[in-house]
Amino acid sequence: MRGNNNKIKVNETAMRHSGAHLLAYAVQTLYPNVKLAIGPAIDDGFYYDFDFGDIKIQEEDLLKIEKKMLEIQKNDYPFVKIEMTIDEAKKFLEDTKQPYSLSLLKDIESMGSTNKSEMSKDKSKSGSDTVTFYKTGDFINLCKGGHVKSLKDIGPFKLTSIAGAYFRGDEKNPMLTRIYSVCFKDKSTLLNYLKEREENKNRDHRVIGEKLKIFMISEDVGQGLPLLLPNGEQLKYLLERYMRKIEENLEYKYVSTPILTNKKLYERSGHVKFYSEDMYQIKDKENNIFYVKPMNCPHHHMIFEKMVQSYRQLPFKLAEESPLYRNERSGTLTGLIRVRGPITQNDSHIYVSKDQLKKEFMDVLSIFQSVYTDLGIKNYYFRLSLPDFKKDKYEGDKDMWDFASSNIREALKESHSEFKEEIGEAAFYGPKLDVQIKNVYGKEDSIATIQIDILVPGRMGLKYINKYGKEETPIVIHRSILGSYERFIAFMIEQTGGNFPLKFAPIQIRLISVSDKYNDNVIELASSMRNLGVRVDIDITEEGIGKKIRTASLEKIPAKIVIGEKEVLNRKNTNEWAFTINWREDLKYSNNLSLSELLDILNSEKI
RNA sequence: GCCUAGAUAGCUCAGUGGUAGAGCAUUCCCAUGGUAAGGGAAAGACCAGCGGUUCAAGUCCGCUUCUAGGCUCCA
Repeated sequence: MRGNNNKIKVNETAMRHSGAHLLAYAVQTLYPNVKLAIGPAIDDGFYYDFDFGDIKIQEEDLLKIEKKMLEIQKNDYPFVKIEMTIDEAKKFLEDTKQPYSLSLLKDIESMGSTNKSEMSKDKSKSGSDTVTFYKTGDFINLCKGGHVKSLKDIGPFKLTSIAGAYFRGDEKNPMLTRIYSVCFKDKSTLLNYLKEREENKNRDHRVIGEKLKIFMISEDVGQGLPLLLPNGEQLKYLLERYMRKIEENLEYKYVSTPILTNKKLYERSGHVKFYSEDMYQIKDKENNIFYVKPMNCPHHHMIFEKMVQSYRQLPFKLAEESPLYRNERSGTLTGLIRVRGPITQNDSHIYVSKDQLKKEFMDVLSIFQSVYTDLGIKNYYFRLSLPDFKKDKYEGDKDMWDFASSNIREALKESHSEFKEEIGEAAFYGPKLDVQIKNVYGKEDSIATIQIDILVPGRMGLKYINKYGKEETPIVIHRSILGSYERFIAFMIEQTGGNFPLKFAPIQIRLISVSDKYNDNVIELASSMRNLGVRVDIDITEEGIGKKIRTASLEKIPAKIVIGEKEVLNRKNTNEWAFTINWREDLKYSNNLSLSELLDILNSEKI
């Protein structure tokens, strides 16, 4: 079975990569002076990077290019391999004026590949003497290969967008024009994919966040600085309470530290060196420099220093909910997911001795698993992020790095967690485990993280006395189960489409009066329910009931209760409220309940 | 930050150089009702900001701010 799937995947990759050739062919036909860069297959299609020189390509040009592609495809040219020596290739690319291909050719000549990871894998690998080109009709392109037989084997495609992209992803290189396309085996798959993509827009946390009045962004307040509205703040408060209860049961100690910090602290921790670009700086009247804190760790280290003297106090677990601010590049800011602040992290630092590392790491893993199960979060995976020692970002003792990395790897294996290893993604102070999730558009984000810090505690001179009476430096586990509360709200919105579980719904019940005769009953009932800890609001406007139900449904309120003559009479007779409850479609509770039965349900869902 | 698009009423959007529009929301009036939009009226917009072209600019041009997608995928 599996082998079969792989085969399909390989075929799709070949088909999509061939599609990229077809795109380049069409573009070169329409714009003869275009310079070609690269054109790989991607998850749902392909792209190609071009340098159009002074010509500006716009969205409407895509239709024209697409038309040309279909026209060329009709000729059904085969993909023909042409082998050249490096010198022949050089001459050909110089003659046809293709500087980007020439630059790639140089890498092939010296390292045998253009692929960065392949190049770094084996430094001893020598360059190659020959290269391959592929010819389709009269389009010839430097290419490693991996194509379908001929143009007709390329499935239905649709050019989707134009974007800027640096040559080989490097800001120092020129900005090229990237044309994206989706491409699938058959038309129905393509149409379904496009339809799904369109529907996903309705799950976008920014769309629902606006509709459900969860957050807003004000131009005057500034970019990347979202404001939580009452519903958003309620959600955040509930999540905080939920996590804090779990953590306090596990003996995490909550602390509170200032948002401003003297430069001295970050010099001691090394953050000035690695992060000064990413921190907001403030100068006071006396010319002292302060930073707005982008992370809590150094503050917590100060608390450790004050409070811990002995190994008997380990593991020592500090936790904090504190707003952080980071100086992000403006182009990367998105709704609640990527912001400048506030980033209220569900943050904790666990100080351990070497022999405690694995167990504590596993304990954190099990919190992840239980919390995510409880919150209904699926489709996540663990990424073990390891250092790439060729980059100068990584400092410290290589043995310690290996010790930490192998401890995490063993912990993951022992807890039967599936994970993927990634070189070069580690923090500057140690290896880490990231929890990756895909957003509604299929783009991957880190939702949470566990990081091992083998560097900063030593650099800051943190010490405890071990059982032999000697000084020892603790290892720190930085961990965040929910990431930041604001970002987590965004994930929660996208996962639930705004249908929050009863437990977390900002408003759980809406009471609706049939007419203003019953407004007083509604007000009285609401107030007694609030006293019992139910989050309830009322609709006593002079609208029809149909309208009020519709409004509450659009606001995705879990339960709607209409109060009129029937309810009031029943209460007079039996001395208890009983109602017909209109539950949100995803909630499967009984529709006819007495007040006490309803309260039982709500109590079982209490945080 | 860089590339490509955008920005019109609180919200969603129409308006290709000639008197600023619609629906929803809001306010008021009528209707006092039983489970997804009852009826009517009014009010609401320096068309993101600044500058330019033109007899005339929401519309064309430039800059600024903000928003969206992209800047990892390797011949």
